[in-house]
Amino acid sequence: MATRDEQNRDVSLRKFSLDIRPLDLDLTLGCGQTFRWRKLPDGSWRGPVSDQLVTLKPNGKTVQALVKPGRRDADDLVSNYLRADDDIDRIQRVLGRDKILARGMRDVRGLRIVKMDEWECLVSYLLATFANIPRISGMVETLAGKYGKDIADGIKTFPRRAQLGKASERDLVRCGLGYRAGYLAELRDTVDDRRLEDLTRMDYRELRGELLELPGVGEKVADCVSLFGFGKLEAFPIDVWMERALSRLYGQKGSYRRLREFAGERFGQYAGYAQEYLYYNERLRFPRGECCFSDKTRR
DNA sequence: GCCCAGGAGTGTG
DNA sequence: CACACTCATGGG
Repeated sequence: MATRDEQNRDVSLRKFSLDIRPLDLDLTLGCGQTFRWRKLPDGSWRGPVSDQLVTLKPNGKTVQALVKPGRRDADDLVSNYLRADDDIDRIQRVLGRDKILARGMRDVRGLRIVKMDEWECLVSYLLATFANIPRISGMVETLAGKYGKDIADGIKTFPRRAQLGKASERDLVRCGLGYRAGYLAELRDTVDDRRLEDLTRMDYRELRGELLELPGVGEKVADCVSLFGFGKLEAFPIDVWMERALSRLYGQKGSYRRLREFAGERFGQYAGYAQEYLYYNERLRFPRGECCFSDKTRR
């Protein structure tokens, strides 16, 4: 029987150091922006990046990465995923002009926005509607388990559009997707790879408009996909937690449009980072309820 | 059992 | 524009 840290002992794995600073794996991979990473008992994190299973382990001020050998660009793959080029000092300097934000920001300098695969991000946040994070995680894993390709140690890739093509809507309902199954089936039949490719060349404003045309994609999902899938740092997704944070800290209430315009003016080009800081802080205030970030190892 | 969730779609005032 | 209602379900 394979133990779950078997990969860590496998001498055939390639090991390299990632010098991305600041970087806090617990904050970045456990804060709810991405759904497939798991924290292992030894404190490292394991998850799939594209078709590559990656294990990341804090090592002093850097991070040690373990991957299967053979893929020479794994370093770039992971660096891109963790947005190594984001200048956190600059981002926090700009956002820190907001004194309300500045207060809690310093404690989470290692929280980085991730750059997910566009398709995986789009589907994940389509499923995320009206569900909590553990459940989103469960739906994504069920989909991967049924329709993804095996990578290693029972971990599967996130299924591409063509792989989901084998599933009927009824099959998708059986994955526990509920009413989301219909949206996913429709999305799968609407968005092909060329369309996704086109979207990568658009600016945020145009991209957002195009995403809103997709079935099951409203303003919140469009902003999450813009931010975490297409790397548009000016996007500012607003869910129930963000409504609470904006109300509590800034006295701002109202429609999505109104709140988004407030955030755009207040936080500008790095609104996405501001959103993650506020989101993290707001959820931290309510430790009861769903799993809380880093210290829970599921499954 | 009860409550809530990284909402969207549709209809109405 | 703004609301109100419905949608289906698992995890806390």
